[in-house]
Amino acid sequence: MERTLSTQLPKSVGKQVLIKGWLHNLRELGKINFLILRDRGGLVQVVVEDKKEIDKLKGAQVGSILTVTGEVKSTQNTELGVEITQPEIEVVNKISEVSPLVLNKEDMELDLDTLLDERVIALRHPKQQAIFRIQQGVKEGFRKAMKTKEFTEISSPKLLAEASEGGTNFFKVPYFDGANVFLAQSPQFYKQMMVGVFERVFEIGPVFRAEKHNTSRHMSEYVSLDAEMGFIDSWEDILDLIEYAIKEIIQYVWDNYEADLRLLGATKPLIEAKVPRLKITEIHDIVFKETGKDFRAEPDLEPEEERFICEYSAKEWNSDLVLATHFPTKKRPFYTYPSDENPEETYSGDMLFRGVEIVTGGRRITDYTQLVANATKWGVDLEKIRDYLQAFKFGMPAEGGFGMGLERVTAKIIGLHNVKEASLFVTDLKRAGGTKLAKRVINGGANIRDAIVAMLKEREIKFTHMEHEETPTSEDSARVRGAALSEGAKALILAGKQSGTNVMLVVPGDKKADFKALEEVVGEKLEMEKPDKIQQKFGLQIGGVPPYGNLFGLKVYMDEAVAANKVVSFNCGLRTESISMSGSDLAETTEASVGNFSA
RNA sequence: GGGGUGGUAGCUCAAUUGGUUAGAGCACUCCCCUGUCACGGGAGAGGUUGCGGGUUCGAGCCCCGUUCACCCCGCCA
Repeated sequence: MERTLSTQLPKSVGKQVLIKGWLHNLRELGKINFLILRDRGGLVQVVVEDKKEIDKLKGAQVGSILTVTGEVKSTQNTELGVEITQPEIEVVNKISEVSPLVLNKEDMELDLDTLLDERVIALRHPKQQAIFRIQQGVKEGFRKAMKTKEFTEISSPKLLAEASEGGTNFFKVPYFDGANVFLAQSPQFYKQMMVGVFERVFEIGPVFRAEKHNTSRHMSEYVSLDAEMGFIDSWEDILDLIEYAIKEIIQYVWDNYEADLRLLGATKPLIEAKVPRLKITEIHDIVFKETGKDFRAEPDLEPEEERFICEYSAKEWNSDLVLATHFPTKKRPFYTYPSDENPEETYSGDMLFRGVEIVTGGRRITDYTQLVANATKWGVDLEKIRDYLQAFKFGMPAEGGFGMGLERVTAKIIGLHNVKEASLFVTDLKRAGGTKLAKRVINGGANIRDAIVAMLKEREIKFTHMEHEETPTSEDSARVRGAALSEGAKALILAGKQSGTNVMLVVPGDKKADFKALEEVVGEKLEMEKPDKIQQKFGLQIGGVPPYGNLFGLKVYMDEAVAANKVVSFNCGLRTESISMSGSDLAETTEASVGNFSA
């Protein structure tokens, strides 16, 4: 018999059917029992009266895979309007282990951390599924809106040779030896370039942001709904487009995902024919007038103001949407079009929805000369954005566009408290691809020494380990080891001046570190990390720092002279103990990038 | 990076002023139950109170350290 999906059962009343799915719940009343089976369409009730059949389910926990054949009977008792009777049950995959989460109650009531730790299981709960069907609807609605306006869908690259716009930080991909490759933090440049090809383009794709924010509305990876449009008459065409897109999305979701919205208790957003549009300065004024809180000196909106103006708008203008416009020039990237009336302001707008920014957009500078001048003023290396500039050099119409955060829109439509609930598998400061990041940072000199010795033994690498008097400097070490200064390996912990990221540089004892050479590789200015920070972060004292930064989370760069040495010696975490081994083994086991880093 | 709150059973939470055997609901096991739908009733199992120190006759509770989480801020979509 062919499988029938739960949703198709109302069409098969009176017939024998075969259904397949997961055991979702079992309510045993004695002589009559109700088995709830879950398939991709939803839940089906199976009425089990035969004791032989119910006994087959002994020891089968929620999640067991079942096939059931039986007769479809119409009933008032289920939402579906039908149920299966006279069943014959087969347990295809019996699951004996009890689910860590309770999936068959109305709500799970979990801590966010538990929800994300047990994500794979949690997603089986009907309400969790509903979130992601609605999210599908957001994407469908966006795509439909863009198609209606004759936009072409593109897929821009996510591994980029250079940073696409300043501001936010990029994830660097170390794979490409020496070359700077980053994960895309936005399709910005690509969608603009494609305006020179298709006039109107949009994209639904992931973006990556290496920002150290830890809030309920940020993630390191999220899905961006992007659009860019050429031949605009005015920058307000962009605001109109943003408004059109979000309204279409909301309408589409409410037209097609009503059951899911109802399950989650989502309330339809208040939407007026025209979304209120307010300049940043006007919002500051309203906030000041209404609350007495004075943010008028602030160039940007405070999250508190975003929340307030949305509440105010809902009350006063019956709109959950507010467009905040005219962000200050200095807060926006170099390609943002400055206002003709006031060059301190830009033709840009953010869509605020229920207290959170969900869209940023605006008009772009399209005049080649002006764009080059602005990029220069912002300190952007023109060579690195050559392709981008070519698109303007050879003809770009007046254009603009926007980016919208998928998870934020989903969360706000439903009323979720945290965007992470609207992401299948979260990547943020604490997890990657949903998996919690284990902090395997080894702390303290003795622990680090133990880790080094254990690792060398495990890999059967030849080394000698000696104890000696305390040697805070390379000279002291060379003297007690009775070896040349050049044999010593100095391990320095450096910090990026912008990012604060620590890296390790290993140079010979008789040479000086060449910061400039390393700065070129890592792409930012470096300084020596402060001794108290080193103590605090790694539990190490200056002079005791071993070259094994990889064991405590640091990328290691090694001067070629160290790697070439037949024998290198270093203090292995403590000032009173040294290890000697070959330079090539050291380079290999520290997973170091070797180069000319000494002078 | 800064501020706040918290960590007790698989999950969500109690536990009076520091007091003797750390409780409840859900989940789990067994028994009863013919229309449940968050089924109901009965019985049971389940704990190194995040970790390490300290104060005390006595610590889930007080102190110090540490770690993890959540919320808010900075930044942003």
